Amino acid sequence: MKTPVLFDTLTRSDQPLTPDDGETFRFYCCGPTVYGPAHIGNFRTFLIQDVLRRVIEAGGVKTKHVRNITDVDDKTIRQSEAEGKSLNEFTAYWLERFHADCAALNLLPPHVEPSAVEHIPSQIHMIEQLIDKGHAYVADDGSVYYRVSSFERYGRLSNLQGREITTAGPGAAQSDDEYDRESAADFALWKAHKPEDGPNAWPSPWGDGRPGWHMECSAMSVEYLGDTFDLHGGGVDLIFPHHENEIAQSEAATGKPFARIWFHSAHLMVEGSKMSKSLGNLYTLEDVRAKGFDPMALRYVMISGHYRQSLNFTWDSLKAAQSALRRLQQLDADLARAADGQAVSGTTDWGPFEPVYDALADNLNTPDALGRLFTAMHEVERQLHGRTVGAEEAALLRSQFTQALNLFGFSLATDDQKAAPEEIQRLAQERWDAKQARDFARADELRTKVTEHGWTIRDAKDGYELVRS
RNA sequence: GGCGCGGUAGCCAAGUGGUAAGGCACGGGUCUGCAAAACCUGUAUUCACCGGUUCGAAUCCGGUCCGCGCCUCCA
Repeated sequence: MKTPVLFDTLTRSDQPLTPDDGETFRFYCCGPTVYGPAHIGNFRTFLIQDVLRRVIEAGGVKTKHVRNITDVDDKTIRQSEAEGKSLNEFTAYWLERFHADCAALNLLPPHVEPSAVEHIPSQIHMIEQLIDKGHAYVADDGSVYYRVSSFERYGRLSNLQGREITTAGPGAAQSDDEYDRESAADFALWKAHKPEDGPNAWPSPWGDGRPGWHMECSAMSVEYLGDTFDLHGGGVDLIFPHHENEIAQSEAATGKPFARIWFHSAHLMVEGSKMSKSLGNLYTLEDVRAKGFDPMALRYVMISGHYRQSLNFTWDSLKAAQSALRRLQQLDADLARAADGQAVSGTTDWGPFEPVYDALADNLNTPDALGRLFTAMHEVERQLHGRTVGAEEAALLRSQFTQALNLFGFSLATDDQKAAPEEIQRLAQERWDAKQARDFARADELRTKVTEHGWTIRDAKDGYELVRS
C-alpha cells in the first residue's frame, strides 16, 4: 500500500507521512477558540485534518492527534466579562457545543484535547526557558516579549525573510499595550494583567497576567508530542504569524526542530466572498441543519474541493452533496440486501475501491478520490444489476465499500429521518389503500395532498415510504 | 508592493507532455397504474486570451487579462 504524501508548507514539497519514531504518527492541530459557535470554515479545516488522519491510519500507522482548545485569550475574556459569567462557565458552554458539532460531523475525537487555561504552568515554564536563553525579555509592566531578532530562522515558514516587519501598513499591530517592545516584530509571550481582564489573571514570576496566544500551542504540543513531532496543521491564515511564532518559541526553547511537516488548508468562501461577520455569512452547523441538510452533506461539500484551494460554499453545493450522498446510501442498502445478513469483518484489501485510497494518499486529493469512488461504485452496481451476486461476495463488497467510505468519514448510519407527522402518515396510508383498491384517481389526489405538505411517497414492491421533499 | 492559490461543460471539480475522471443538473431508456427512487445511457473537437517549444500541450516557456487569500492574535 502506498505511503501517503502531503505538501509541506515549510519545504514547499511533497513529504512522506511516515512516523519519525517508526511507530506512531504524532500531529498537532490548532483547535477552536471557544467563545461562540464554530463556523463552517473552521470545520472545513477540522474535516480535512480528520480525513488526513483516517488516511494515515488506513495505511496501517497509529496516530497521536492533539488538538488544543483556546479558552483564554482576548475574545473569551472579553465575551465572558460582557455576559457576566466566569471564564470557565462561559467556555465550558461553547466547548460542549463544539463537541456536539464535531460528533454530528463524525469527526474523530483527538487523542488529547488540552485546554490552554489548564496548562498555564507549562507555558510559564517555556517562557522562563526563553528568557534564560536570551530569546525573551520582560517589559516594565510585567509583560514578556519574544525577541524576534534573536531567532535567525524567523520567517522561513511564511517566506518572510528579508521583509520588513514594521508598525506601518494596513495589517500592522495595534500599538496600544505593546508600546514597550524593543521591536515591532516582537510578540507577547505573557501579557500583564489589565483592568478589563477582570478576575482572569494567573500568577507568574513576572506578576499576574495571562499567556500570549501563541504560547499555548508551543507548550502543549511539546508536552504531549515531544520536542520534535511529525506534523502541525491549521488554516492558511495561521502560517503568519501564529505558526511562525510557534516555531520561534519552541525551537528556541528546546533547541530542537519543532514540527517536521506543516499542513495548511485553504479558506472557505461563502457565495463568492470571504466569510465575515459584517457580511452575515458566518454560517454554523446549526444553520445548515435549520435548512434541512444532513451534517454529512456538509462534510461532503467540504472535501469536494482540494484542500489547497479555497472552496466556495453555496447552498446549491450542499443540495448537490445531499443528492450524491443519497446514492452512497442506496448502494449500501443494495449491498446489504444482497448480502442477506452475511457480514465480513476485518477486511484488509480494498477490492474495487483501492484507487480511492491511492488518490487520498497523493496529497489528500479528495476530489479525485470522490471521482474514483463513484467510478468503482458503477462497477459494483453493474455487477449487482447485471448478474446474481452471491451473498458472500456482496458482503465482501459491502465491507470494502464501507472501508472506502470510512476514509472520507462518511457515516451512513440511517440518519435520524424524522417520522412524518401523524396526519401525513394517515393520508399516505389512505392513498395506499386506495391504490390497492385500484382507485387511482383517489390515490393521485391523496398523493398530491401529501406532496403539498412537503413529503414524497415512494412506492416499493409491497409498501411505501415517506421522504421529505 | 511582497508572498501564495486559481481561471477546465449550465454549476461544482480532477487531470501538470500522449490526445478531457467524477458529482449535481438536464435529455433518452429500463422499471412503474401514476410518481418518486434506483439502474443503464447521452451531453466539452475543447481546457481565460495571445505567441512559442514539441511528432504531440489543458498540461512546458514568454506575455496579456481576470478572480481570490495572507502580509501581527482570523481555521
